[in-house]
Amino acid sequence: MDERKQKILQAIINCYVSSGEPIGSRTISRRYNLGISPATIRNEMSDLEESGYLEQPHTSAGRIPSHKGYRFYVDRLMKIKKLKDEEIELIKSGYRTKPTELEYFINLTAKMLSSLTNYTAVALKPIIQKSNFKHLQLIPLSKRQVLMVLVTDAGLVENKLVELPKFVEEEDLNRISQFLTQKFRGLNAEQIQNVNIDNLEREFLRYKQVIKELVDFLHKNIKPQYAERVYRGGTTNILDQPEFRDLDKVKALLDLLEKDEVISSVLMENIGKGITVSIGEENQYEEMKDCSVVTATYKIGEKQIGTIGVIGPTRMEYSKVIAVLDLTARTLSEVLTEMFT
Amino acid sequence: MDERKQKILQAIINCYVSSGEPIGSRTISRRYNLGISPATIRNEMSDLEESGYLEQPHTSAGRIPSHKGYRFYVDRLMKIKKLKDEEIELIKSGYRTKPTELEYFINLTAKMLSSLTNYTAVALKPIIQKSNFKHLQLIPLSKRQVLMVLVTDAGLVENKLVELPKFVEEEDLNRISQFLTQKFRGLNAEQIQNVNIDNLEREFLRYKQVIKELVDFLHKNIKPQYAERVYRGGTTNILDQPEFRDLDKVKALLDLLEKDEVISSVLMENIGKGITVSIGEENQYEEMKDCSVVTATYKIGEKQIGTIGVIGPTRMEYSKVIAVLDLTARTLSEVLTEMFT
DNA sequence: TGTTAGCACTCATGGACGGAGAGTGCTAAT
DNA sequence: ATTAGCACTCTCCGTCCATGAGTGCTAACA
Repeated sequence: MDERKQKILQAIINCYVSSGEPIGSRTISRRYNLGISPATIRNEMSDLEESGYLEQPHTSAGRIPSHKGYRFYVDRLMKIKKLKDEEIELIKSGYRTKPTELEYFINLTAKMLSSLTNYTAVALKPIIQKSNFKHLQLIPLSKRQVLMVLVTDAGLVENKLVELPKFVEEEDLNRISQFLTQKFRGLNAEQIQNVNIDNLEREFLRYKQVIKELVDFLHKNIKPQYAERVYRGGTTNILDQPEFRDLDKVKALLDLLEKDEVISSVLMENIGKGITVSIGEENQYEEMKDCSVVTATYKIGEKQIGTIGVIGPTRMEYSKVIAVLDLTARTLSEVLTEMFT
Repeated sequence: MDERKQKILQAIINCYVSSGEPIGSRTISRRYNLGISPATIRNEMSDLEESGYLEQPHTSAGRIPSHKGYRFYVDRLMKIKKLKDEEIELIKSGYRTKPTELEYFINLTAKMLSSLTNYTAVALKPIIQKSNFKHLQLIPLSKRQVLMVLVTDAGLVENKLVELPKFVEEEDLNRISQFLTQKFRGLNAEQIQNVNIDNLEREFLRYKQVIKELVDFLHKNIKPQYAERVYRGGTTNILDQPEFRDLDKVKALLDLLEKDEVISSVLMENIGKGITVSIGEENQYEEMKDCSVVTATYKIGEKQIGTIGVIGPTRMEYSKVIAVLDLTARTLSEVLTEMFT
């Protein structure tokens, strides 16, 4: 593709992204000073359509970018947008409060992303499987029910209800908690699978059954699983997009986005990959074939531990979204790292 | 209002709830065997409109119930629907799994309610302020950051990050945890405010600062506050309602429902009141003036500790929604009570 | 006096029609 | 290779009209 075609493609994408209407040759020649007439542009556009970068909704309409066109744009043409000072300040200042809960920041991130981009934003909380075991505490609830509180070095907390095979005194629960904490400290999800507790010290022998149950429980419940808590922002922003005027289409999409497993799997897929962009049909879900998803990974220390993302129409302001996501992920990483190390 | 008028009002509401179209006199006379002609019904309908129970969208259309009409129906005419065996079984069987987290059940409740009613459902997790302090555990995260895990007798867990005025050894954190657990055990949110720790035993004297900080923190953070975690189901069901065909209207509503504070306050308002019904303008939010909200409270033991609800158009199947909510709240109460006592 | 049949009137709905406008592709001239 | 000119296409939008559901009123009826 020669340079002139690229310029025209870029012009069309720029116009289309902001207007949402098919773009005609005259519009381009008027709005961009390319030094060529509408007729020439028409010929070039015809070529671009031929090679699949543009599409025509109907004969006498202008052209719109195809998925292939967007892909080319994202990979080759796009310059990452410089954010405005206000926008940068908005992100930074959002993270300046000292929260009492990790979730607060993740939730905040989703809200900020959506309000900065006007698209739907999603965020995953740090993934427990990617961090190391730090502390375990058993707390009695009823006769045989205990609450198992797990803490990892990234400050993640997980609460699980466990039913014990027999009643255990609170004092002994504490001792067992300390014992298990020692046993598991510093291990990651994989290493936990290999812990066994065959030779117990004397004092724990009478709780062999209970401890076995607890270790089994840990083995079962710390496996990688796609059901992380999902936080959302601006779910309804999609309703502002003219291409989603169709109620049935929008309903199908919103239904999909409501499912935690779906968001979770879309984001998990891209963890640790830096910034990713999936355009239209590249997404695995049929209902999202008119959407693009941009994701970024955040870290605690050196661990890539969570993912955030923006979901919008394929006609998305890619350069801005990428800039916002990049800065947000970096800032979030800094803040969390500061907090937990 | 005489009996015949009531019968006609009931008939109109029945028809309108299922069709969503204004109801004419002929429809009523055809579909219900009231032994009177359309003309008579017309006169009665005219009276009902006069007294504010019915409305007419335009001159040559049928009538639809007004908010006052629905209110009369809910208070006086409605018979609570008997649920089908399958529906009862569905609710019961949903709660038969043993979850490892309390949240699982609350989330499940929202999903079940929405799929049984085809409206939007919301659920609040048990409110920490309504239950009694049971256990406190401090877990070190970084030099001065500690994680405070709070557990109440209803099995609720809350995790808070606290910054300590100075570094404390893990062993001492444990001792402080035990100390505070003893101090606060059994107290409710209000009583916690009155705890003071002026005369410390000798061994804790050197942590006076730290303990003071922690107690202060508890005082500040266990206050009643409207920011409970909200769980949702079927958010998009509202899009199936013909009266919400209007994108702007639906967007305003969905935006409102996306806000946790809003749902939280709507539900908290009705905690402990059994089944409540708010119709149209009775709701405090402008955007919800075409919606009705039905809520129910669930308990753990004897404590009314959380609320669930269904949000739909004013043209709602009140009798079914109330039946479903009632059974769901009762079943959820049983299950949670069983679990935590 | 309450009920009903008959009838003229009202109003939303939806399809047909047609002009305006935007954009294209082709051809011929530059 | 580029461009001006032009005929052609197709959507969009407003207007018009027929249809039909439903009403209110009047007069007759039990």
